[in-house]
Amino acid sequence: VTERAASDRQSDKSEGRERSDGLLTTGDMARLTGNTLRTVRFYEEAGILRPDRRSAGGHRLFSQRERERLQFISDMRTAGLSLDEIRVLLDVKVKAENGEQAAKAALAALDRRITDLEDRIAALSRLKGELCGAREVLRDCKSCRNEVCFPDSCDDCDVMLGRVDVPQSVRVLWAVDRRGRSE
Amino acid sequence: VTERAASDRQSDKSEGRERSDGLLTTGDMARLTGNTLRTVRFYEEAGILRPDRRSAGGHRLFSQRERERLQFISDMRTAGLSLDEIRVLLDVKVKAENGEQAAKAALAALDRRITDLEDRIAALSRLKGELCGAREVLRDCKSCRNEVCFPDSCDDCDVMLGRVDVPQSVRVLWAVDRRGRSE
DNA sequence: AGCACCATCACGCAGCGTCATCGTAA
DNA sequence: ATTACGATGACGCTGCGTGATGGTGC
Repeated sequence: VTERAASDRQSDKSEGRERSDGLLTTGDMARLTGNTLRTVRFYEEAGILRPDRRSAGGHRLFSQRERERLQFISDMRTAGLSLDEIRVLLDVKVKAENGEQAAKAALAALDRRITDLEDRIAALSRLKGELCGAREVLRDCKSCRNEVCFPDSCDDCDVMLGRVDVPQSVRVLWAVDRRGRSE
Repeated sequence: VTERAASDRQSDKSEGRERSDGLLTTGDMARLTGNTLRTVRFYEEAGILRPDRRSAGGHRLFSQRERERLQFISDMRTAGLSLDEIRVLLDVKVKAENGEQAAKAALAALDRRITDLEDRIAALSRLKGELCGAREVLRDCKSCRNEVCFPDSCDDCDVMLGRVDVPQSVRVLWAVDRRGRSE
């Protein structure tokens, strides 16, 4: 009976011995790229990863090249691409007739991804700004001594009223709670 | 019979007339925050949004405050938070005993979110760097005239060999395709 | 009475997480 | 023979998309 079932998680527990033939097991792939076994297998099923061969007992064996491919996939995932979009990128060279075509297509795809990234970075930066603003305001709240008015009268507190620009996030976080009645 | 079923998408088609009582319909909420009807309803079902009341016919009616709340939720979603994490943020003030506690808890939560955002921004920036590097290399490939060696010998091309640091992404995108044999 | 709007099921999908059970590797 | 590791289902989850069908608002 399996008591606690290992849970497939792959932490970076230093160096496990290397194979003589230079091939990588599913676990190696997972560890080296920060994924789980499940993810590696899922990517194979999805058709964007493929083991070089299988061992006699059916264990997957990957080439180093496939490891780089997995790393690329992971990077693109964290960049927010779907597996479909990644597939397109990976197929650019295969589907192109000649070198110029391939390079053109790849450049176009890359450009789209880059401006896309820029947009997302900008969005996140704006958000960070908002949250930092919120932090500023709440710092003053921490030293607020008007204990009497706490939950319900914060809106009328001098800490808020003194501000010219109370960020939306503070307005929401610090809103008076009129919910939960009438139930 | 419904021919093309409107598909729930809510585009910003300028100003729809405002209600006399200042309340907002589900559609208003969606339009004003860039979400879909489905999303608004889903958020209510998830318990993080709540209509002020319902109309006689069962239509949801939201307050302006609830609109700000939805905006906050959307922002946090684009920041990458799960609905659960957002719920925690929104409950900080409600669950706190007094003002100092609430402010402390909110500040801690905000700090976590901010460093989190910084990490993600950094990760995306690194990725952008990689992709820009890849673009550089492929720009040279576009003007490569060694048509003869195209798909299989790019690795040995002078464009690649001349580089000191070929980005990983290029290595992957431009890898020779040894897959698709032996099937 | 008409037309845009809204509500409520209900099913589907990506991208995995999470057991459970059993076979392999060395 | 032990111990860690891998394979293969199968079901679950989040955060919605996408109809279908029928009621509402004005």
